[in-house]
Amino acid sequence: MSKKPVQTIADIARLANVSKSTVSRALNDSPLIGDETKERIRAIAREHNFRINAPARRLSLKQSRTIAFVTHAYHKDFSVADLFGLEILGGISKGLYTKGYDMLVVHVDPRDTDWAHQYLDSGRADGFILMTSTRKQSHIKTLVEMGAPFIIWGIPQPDCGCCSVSGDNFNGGKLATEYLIRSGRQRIAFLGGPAYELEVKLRYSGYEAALREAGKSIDPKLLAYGNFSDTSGAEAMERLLRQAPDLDAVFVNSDLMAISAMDMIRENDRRVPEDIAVVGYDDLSIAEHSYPPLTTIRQNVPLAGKLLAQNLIQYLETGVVTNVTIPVELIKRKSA
Amino acid sequence: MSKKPVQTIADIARLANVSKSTVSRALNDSPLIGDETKERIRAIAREHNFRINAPARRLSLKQSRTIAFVTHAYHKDFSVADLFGLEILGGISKGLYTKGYDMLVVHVDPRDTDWAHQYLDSGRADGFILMTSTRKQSHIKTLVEMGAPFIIWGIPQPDCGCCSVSGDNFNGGKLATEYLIRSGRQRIAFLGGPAYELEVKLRYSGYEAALREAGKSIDPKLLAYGNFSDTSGAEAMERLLRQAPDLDAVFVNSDLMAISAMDMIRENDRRVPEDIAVVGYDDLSIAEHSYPPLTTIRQNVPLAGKLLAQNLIQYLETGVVTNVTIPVELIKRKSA
DNA sequence: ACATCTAATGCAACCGGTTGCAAGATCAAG
DNA sequence: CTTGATCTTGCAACCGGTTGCATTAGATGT
Repeated sequence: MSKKPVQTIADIARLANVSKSTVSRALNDSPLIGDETKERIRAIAREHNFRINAPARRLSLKQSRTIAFVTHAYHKDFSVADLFGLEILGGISKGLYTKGYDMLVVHVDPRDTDWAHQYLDSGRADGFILMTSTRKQSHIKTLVEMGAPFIIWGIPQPDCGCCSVSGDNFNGGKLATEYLIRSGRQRIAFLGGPAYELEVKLRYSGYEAALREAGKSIDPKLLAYGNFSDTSGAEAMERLLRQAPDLDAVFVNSDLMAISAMDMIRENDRRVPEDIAVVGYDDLSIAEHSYPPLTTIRQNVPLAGKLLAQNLIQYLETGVVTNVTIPVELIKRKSA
Repeated sequence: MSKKPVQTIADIARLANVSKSTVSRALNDSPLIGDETKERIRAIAREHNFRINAPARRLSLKQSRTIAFVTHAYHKDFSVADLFGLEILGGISKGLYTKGYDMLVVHVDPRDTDWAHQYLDSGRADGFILMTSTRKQSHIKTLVEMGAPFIIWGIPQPDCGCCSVSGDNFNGGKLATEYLIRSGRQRIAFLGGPAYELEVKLRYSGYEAALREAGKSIDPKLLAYGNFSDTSGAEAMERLLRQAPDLDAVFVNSDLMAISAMDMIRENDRRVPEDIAVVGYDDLSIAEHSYPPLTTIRQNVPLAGKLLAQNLIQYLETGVVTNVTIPVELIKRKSA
């Protein structure tokens, strides 16, 4: 009922008959402070539910304990293409929260070259998390050059010396293909993202490995590439259907492309999965709502988010560079 | 090539042969400073691309110029149910950015009663943006009581005295229904969200008005309600199909429920749109990827986000409470 | 020429924390 | 009973901005 004049550590110091420094140390669990004093101070703080002033703390510590999640959707708005990035936000935010970090989300103009300074120099963020769509090679180069702390989702250039978390693309490709083989499919096509991307290459290797292990050969007619967009998925599917009319299954590199591919398959009067089985990639939330519900490769998105957060913080605090790969699993639904 | 010892306004002051205060004022465009001095100082700052220190500024100003986007997905992860909230993020972030505000995204435990103090008292955020899923009545009450500045997406309680931005639910319902009537449908069902929600009531009013204007009467057999989840959409659709086997169209209160409803319709051996036309609501990015692509009511999401941002800031700075309604449009695709 | 006013600038305190260093207290050893 | 080591605590400076008030200089009025 009374006012709460207990907003600063000085207030608490007064109440506890000690100095500001002692309070600060007690709250930060410094070994310099005696145990009973420490507990007494903490009790008082708790009682008046004192919240430390973040800006002040950040000012003296010279770190913001905030990391920025970077997206490029500054001109276009968020679209389904960013869905994966959006879905990972949950895990990231949770991971940061448990480490006591705040999460900023920032939209940067892809042509802007020094957005990073904007946040770093002003002390608004300590580091960045970049998703695939943001990960233009030039950007990464700039960031490394300026010594900005960041972590990426996906496979980094071999020598880039930066942190990363990525899915197990090889096994993803292998799992999908093996499943199709096991379910009796004979002519399995590969519908990839851009052929030059490492992720895509690895998924292809998995596809190839599964086929080889099953004693099957690779038919170039069964290969097509898109750019992860829905329309490119439909186009690539159309090409496949022309090149190899006898195909009876297709492993598609993203859910979005897979859904468009299924539409295209139907337009060509083939049924999914009876005539052609389809396996997607990512297990976006739309996958279970597609028609038919999509069998797909799930990346453990919550885990990915958590690791992105944790490993970036680890890097900030200790300088340790980590590159981790997270496991992948096959989610069976109706499309294959 | 040389070091940049120009990180603080003191550095600039030295370079310009003036005092800190002058620099501060010049950068803030204070009328106290002479024009040439002001320009000279700014030139120097620009030249050394000086970035003001945010924590320091926030400390002395006692405001963070940061707003928190609140979500409840702290335990569960983001799911398709939050899609709308995610899609609106883009607009919000853009709106905040142009006003010079940062956007924090925070996940709060729905049972936590004083998460707001956590951010307000510590100076980490100046206000909050709440989406539908977060807008439990009890929460809002707590927030008003503690005098926390916030804005909600959706329709507020009449007397709540808080800012809001919402879609034009009445016209949404009317537009959808009118379109179905115009395209010759005779028995148009209404599949709503929870009947007690204001949004749902308004959409129903729109549905009713369109019907009445067309000289048609309301048949209670054509009404069913769900809770916005996909399964509830399927269930409600099943009920409708039983109650009114002759229905030939349905206006569904959300895209997610609409997609499940379409599945249910097919399971009952009816075709969409030939036998039953379906109109959804929201125009989530998944709507155009559904089968068949969903005809739906689009809320102007980017605009909504922008207004959420702007109006909250306006409230923070001037105390003006705004409640705005944004227009809505019908997006024609294949399902109706 | 002198008092007065105004516009431009500087001084110094303050925002709320952290931390190096000095100082007081306690205690065992010499 | 000193002396030095060990623990606790306080003082005061500092982090990098903002702002009330004093100060200075130039312009205006009589």
